[in-house]
Amino acid sequence: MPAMKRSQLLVPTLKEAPAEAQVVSHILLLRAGMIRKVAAGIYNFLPLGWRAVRKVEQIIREEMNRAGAQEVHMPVVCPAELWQESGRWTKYGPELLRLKDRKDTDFCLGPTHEEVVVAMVRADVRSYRELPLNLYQIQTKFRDEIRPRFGLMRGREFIMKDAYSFDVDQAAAMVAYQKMFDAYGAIFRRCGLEFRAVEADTGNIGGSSSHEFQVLAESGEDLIFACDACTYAANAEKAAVGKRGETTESQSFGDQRRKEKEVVATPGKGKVEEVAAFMGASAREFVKTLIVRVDEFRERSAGKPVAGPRERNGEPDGTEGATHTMLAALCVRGDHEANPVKLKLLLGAGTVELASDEEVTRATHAAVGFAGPVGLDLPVYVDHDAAALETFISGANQTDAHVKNCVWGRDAKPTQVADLRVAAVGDPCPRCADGHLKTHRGIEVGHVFYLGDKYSRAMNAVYQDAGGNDAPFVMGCYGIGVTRTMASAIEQSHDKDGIVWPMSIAPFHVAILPLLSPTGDGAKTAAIADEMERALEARGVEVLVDDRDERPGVKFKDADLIGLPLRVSIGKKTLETGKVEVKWRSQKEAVLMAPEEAVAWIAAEVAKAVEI
RNA sequence: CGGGGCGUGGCGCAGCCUGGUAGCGCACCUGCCUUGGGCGCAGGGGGUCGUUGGUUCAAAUCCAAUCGCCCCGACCA
Repeated sequence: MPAMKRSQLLVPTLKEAPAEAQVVSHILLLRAGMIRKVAAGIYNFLPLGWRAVRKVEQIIREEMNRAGAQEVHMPVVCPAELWQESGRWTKYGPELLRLKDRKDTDFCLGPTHEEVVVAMVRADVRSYRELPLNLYQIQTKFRDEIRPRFGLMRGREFIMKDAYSFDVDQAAAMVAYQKMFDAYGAIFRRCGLEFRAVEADTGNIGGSSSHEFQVLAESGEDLIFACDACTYAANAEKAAVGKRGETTESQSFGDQRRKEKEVVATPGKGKVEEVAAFMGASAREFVKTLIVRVDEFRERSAGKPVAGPRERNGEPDGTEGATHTMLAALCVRGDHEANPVKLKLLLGAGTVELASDEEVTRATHAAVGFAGPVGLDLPVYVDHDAAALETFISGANQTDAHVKNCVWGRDAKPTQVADLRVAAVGDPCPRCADGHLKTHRGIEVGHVFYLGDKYSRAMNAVYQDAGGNDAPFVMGCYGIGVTRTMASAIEQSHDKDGIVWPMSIAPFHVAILPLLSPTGDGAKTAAIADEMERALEARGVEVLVDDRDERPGVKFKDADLIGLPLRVSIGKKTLETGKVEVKWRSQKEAVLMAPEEAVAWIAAEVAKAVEI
């Protein structure tokens, strides 16, 4: 797109933010005239906003193509038939917007396209010779979110890049996965974003088969843990805790470990802090016990992927066999927080949740708050740090009583010791020797996921292998929230005056502000602006000239709001010396240059920033 | 879906409690003025007060229903 005159472009900037907007990206997109709301979670993209979207899309396209993926386009409106085949027509919740055509046939608006792509490949791919295959599209998705919010961050209608890989076996699929993983890194780097690839909850498929790409931003909805020494990063649910060198936790107890356990009356004190204060002990001398209900518990079938988190979307889970429910105790040290998800993964269960008060009372024969591993008739799963205590205090399984001087092995037997707590800042890294975990807030902009044969099996999508046998495709799926990526760039890069776009996805590269009104001396500034516009455009730089008859203050404020990376001001000051003023949006100071010099410099800077 | 809040010119808000002919700032239009950080002066246009029903001589205001939007919780790119 050629250079543009601001007077001809629809950029309705706002001095004040509409009350509906809460987060920075939403406020600034609205104020900068880039988007407007049409309905809850549904937006118009105005010219400036749309240009930024197209920039992100183009980067994605280039990197996907470079990684060997092929662009296709699938329908927004998808037949229920396919969804019935995969089983998701009934399993997917109200998030799936369903509709009927005039003949009363069921359709849905595609929230994702596994079904459609599997049907497409199933229809025309027969042989292992045609694999591997990776198909992607950049397309509008619709998910009828319970609560759309934060503008583009969580809309109902949004633009997404989704890719699907088809391979002959898991090893080949992992190659595809790695290619996508690398491509995603390249994409977000090119978008100028600070991000982390974090391990996500994958069920029991394996450590490397699901990663979220999180843009680091204070306002992020997700909490992630990352090592300060190596590249390890994981979301809060998944973050593993490394082994500690030695245990010094209960040194203060000295020879008390020989003492017999002793029941202490703790009337009405059910919380660890309360009991600790009451007994004059510290929370870290306690073992906190949660009674949990483990549903869909099943013995793991060897080597077979068990249902991952995607099952929550009603995806086929690829497993069969009976499941059952049981109660169990989950023990962590008093100052730690239990992580039921880790127990879920450890046991390969469908869900692990807190037991009801009645269940707790039935299992412990005591009021809620007095559970403990001593004398408890349930499987006891103990976190490493809790198990490392030489002696500990815990609930006595009697109302209003705790028991102290407990020793593992003597007084209570762990069924299994494992990493079962939520990571905390400063915990040792599970991956490297000297790293420690730090927390960050993140915005999930991408997700790569190994799917296996869940869909191909459910929908009977098979190829013929070298031996002439049918086998289901082994798949992976890879998503990027395009519009969310754009919003996250703003969350990550803005100041009190407005957006600070990374060069690569900015709607234009440079703003030229002729500051004098078009009459009188203004004719000169306008002429210089036009001349620079032509010269820059010839060098592939995208220029927006603010040719409006406005006061300088208005142009400056608007330019800051819109946030183009470079700004050229031409006014009385600069006219006297025959120079123009060039300034980075991200910096305070400006530099004076002759117009031709400025053109060359800008063209070089833009080229440098865009071509990575 | 549960809890909280809000619907008054394009945007931000006041008025509502205590009914009595709808107001402010910004934006917009015209003229003059001004021209390096949302300038000044003067004039002007625009709102069936979310919708429906009720109470009343009279409803933005009181009552009921309904729709929409925002915030907090369980889901996701």
